[in-house]
Amino acid sequence: MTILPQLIQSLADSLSALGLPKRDIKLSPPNNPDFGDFATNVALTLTKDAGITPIQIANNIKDHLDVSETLIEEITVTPPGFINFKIAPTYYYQILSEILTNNQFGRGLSGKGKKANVEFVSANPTGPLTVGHGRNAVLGDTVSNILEWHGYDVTREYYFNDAGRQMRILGESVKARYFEILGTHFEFPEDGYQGNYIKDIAQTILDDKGRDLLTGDPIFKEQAEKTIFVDIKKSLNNLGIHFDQFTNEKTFYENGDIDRFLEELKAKDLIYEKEGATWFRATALGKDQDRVYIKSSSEPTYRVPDTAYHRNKIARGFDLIIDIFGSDHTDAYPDVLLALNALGENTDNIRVLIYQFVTLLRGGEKVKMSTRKANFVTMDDLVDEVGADVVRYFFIMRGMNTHLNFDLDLAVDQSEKNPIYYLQYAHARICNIIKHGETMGISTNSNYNPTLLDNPAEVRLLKKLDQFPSMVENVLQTLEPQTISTYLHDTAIFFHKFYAECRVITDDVELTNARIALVSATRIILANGLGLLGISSPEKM
RNA sequence: GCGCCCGUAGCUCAGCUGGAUAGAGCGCUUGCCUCCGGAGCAAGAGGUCACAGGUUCGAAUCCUGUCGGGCGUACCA
Repeated sequence: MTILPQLIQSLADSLSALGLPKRDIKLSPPNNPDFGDFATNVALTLTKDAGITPIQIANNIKDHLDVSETLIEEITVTPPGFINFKIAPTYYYQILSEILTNNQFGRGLSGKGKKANVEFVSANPTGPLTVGHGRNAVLGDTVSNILEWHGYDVTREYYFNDAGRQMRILGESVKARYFEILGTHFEFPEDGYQGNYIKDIAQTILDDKGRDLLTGDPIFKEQAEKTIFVDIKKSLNNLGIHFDQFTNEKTFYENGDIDRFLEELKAKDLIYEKEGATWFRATALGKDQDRVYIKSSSEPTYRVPDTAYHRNKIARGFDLIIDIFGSDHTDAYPDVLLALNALGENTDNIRVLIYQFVTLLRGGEKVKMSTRKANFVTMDDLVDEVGADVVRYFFIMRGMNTHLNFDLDLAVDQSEKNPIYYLQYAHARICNIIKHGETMGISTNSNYNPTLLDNPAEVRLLKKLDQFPSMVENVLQTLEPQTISTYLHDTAIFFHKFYAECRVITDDVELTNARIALVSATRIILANGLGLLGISSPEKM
């Protein structure tokens, strides 16, 4: 049982006993551990209403606190009015035992019985997965892991469109290369795809289908899409990412969903014709400008299928719908939500995660990536060079709002010093200790005396392990996975320092048993945390 | 012009639902393996948290403005 909720409840009770107004009580470990294990500022927030000094309020609250004396060792009030709690070691010993008996320690239940949908990557099959897609892919998969950890049944979904203009140009590009190989004059599309993979696809078609294909043959586009999708899936697989569902935009034209919702909007007078195009009357719903739904060329804009698609996701009964978009979508998705609301759909369960683009640098120079101009670095090349764990950690260790710079040369040069190894090394070290212990005839068991763990380095590590459940619960709310990597890094620091200071396996059997228990628990936390990030926990490196 | 995001150590970035002395990695200086893995540990140098106001008992964190950068602002997706 975690102590935090108990303490918060006690504080709330004390507040109401004193007739003080309710407050959202925040309890967090102070920077300076001398103050205690947890501190709260409630008294400071009440100073205005109460009319007495925060110190007095704090003391009043403290006097009315009803807490277990076996778990709380000491409560102090310090200026300007913090209430500090020192938790008894007994509590931490209890946590240690919980971790060892439940290797899913900290697993949440808030998503139990609920379904979530996470849509990410969703790159149209016009070329290989590039480093530019990396942040999206890793973010989406990690968020999915976090939801699953809390009990959600997650559908990882990839949405694509194989009918648009870009796909047509792709087909034209392949066709041009096919005839080029044959020596027939055929003009390469002005804005065609220039990558070598186009030539490879053309060659494959030539090998399979011979030299007699006509210019109108659909094989060019079809083969290109097929080949590229296989390639993309393979690249994702290299990162440990698997999708449960691929949804084609075409579906919503074919099943009538799009016609249906357009009719509904028309019935609400939210659709009108102007200058040969069909418009969505967004201004009637508070927006600055109306939006084109169907171009004068009679092609719908992306908003139309996107709206049908999201309505479809809502209809599929998900309790939580998450979209992972790049910052170029910032202005686009509100229109979709707006239309959904106009259709009477509840969009409260939709969360849109916007990440900022990564600036790629090579030798200090900016690299502008374009799939069309074949000016890109593929995900596969990067993974081959530095490994999937390094790639995943790089993309997840920073907040999604960060405009981060990624120097390709440095990434390769410094991959051996990547901070991920610090975490994995801690895990490997522990495995080695345990293995070493086994050869000495020592095994992890429940017969250990936790009170022997009184070295400051041991206590500090134990306290860090205790924070895992609240940390991971917080991440479920914020959906900011970098918090996990920060936490794991801290945990690894405390472990490595402990390791340097305390020898685990010694002649002292009692102490050895206790320390084996501590490192075993640390290993479980590290492995679970790394698992959430989709990163391996090697037993040796 | 307008909207969203960012500006923290030489570099890459944590910290941001306000709290007590602003952190990490890399790079730099210097120590530490007879002993569970040195991919580690210990010590040091390095800061106007872009700038200016404001709110507050308290601001890197919230508000306003300025400067600088990214992305949008399409009958592209």
